[in-house]
Amino acid sequence: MRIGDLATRTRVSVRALRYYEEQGLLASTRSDSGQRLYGNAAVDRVRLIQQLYGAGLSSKTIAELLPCVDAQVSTPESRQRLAAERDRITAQIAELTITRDRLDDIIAVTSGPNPQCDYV
Amino acid sequence: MRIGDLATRTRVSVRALRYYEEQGLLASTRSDSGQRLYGNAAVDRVRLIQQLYGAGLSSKTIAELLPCVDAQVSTPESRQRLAAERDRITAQIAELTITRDRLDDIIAVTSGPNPQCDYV
DNA sequence: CTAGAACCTCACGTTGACGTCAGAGGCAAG
DNA sequence: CTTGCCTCTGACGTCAACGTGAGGTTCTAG
Repeated sequence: MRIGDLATRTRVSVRALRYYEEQGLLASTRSDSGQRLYGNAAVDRVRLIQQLYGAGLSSKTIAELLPCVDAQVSTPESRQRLAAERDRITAQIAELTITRDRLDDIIAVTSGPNPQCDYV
Repeated sequence: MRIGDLATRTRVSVRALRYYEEQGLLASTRSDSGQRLYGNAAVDRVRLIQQLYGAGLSSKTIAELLPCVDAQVSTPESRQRLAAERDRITAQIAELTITRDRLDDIIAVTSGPNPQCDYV
């Protein structure tokens, strides 16, 4: 498929896809005229990339980790990187949970003691 | 206390504190010579700001929500905003959990089938 | 009283993940 | 064969949350 199709399927902009290639995250073959061509696997690949971006990883970090996924092998270093990122995400989840609870508190407090609830 | 003290206590840079003031997130009184002065409450305030930044809120959003915290009151609109942000954070936690699990899978797969575990 | 830290206000620089525009070529339909 | 959409490669623009430096004032320790 061509880049526009991949963009549609993944809901990621054409520009972003070219950017991913530029960063070494997403490979493509080229047609005779130079247009990018992708296989079906590219859809999942893009989704994985998006997911990792969403978790706060940088292009550089993702570029370092994707080869492990492709080769299904990790060196001790990359395994450590992977584990470090996982731990970072775990910590991030914990922080977010605290923040959400605090937001809940704020909502509760600012909603004021509701008279309809004070029926004692 | 002065801005340097607040920076030390919160581990936030002096520049960032001035930026928060610029964005209307953090108030200060001024000494005769124009230096910023803060009360002890500023420490918690800065921590709350940091926490909200960490959860992905923008200065603008935080600026809209902090008055609710101060006044302990929320309008229907701001209550909706607060709830929307909370839900966004909840969704973010869910996404991060998925990503972390996926990372765990990757770690497991790339670590290869460990012979010591295949003792059946 | 003086050195040196801490503070002030501009105001430009940085970084990442793209957006956007320009100018030019490619491809399917009628 | 031309109309119109898709794609290409640069290359500059954007936005947020600060970093950083200039040039000048203020506070504090000795």
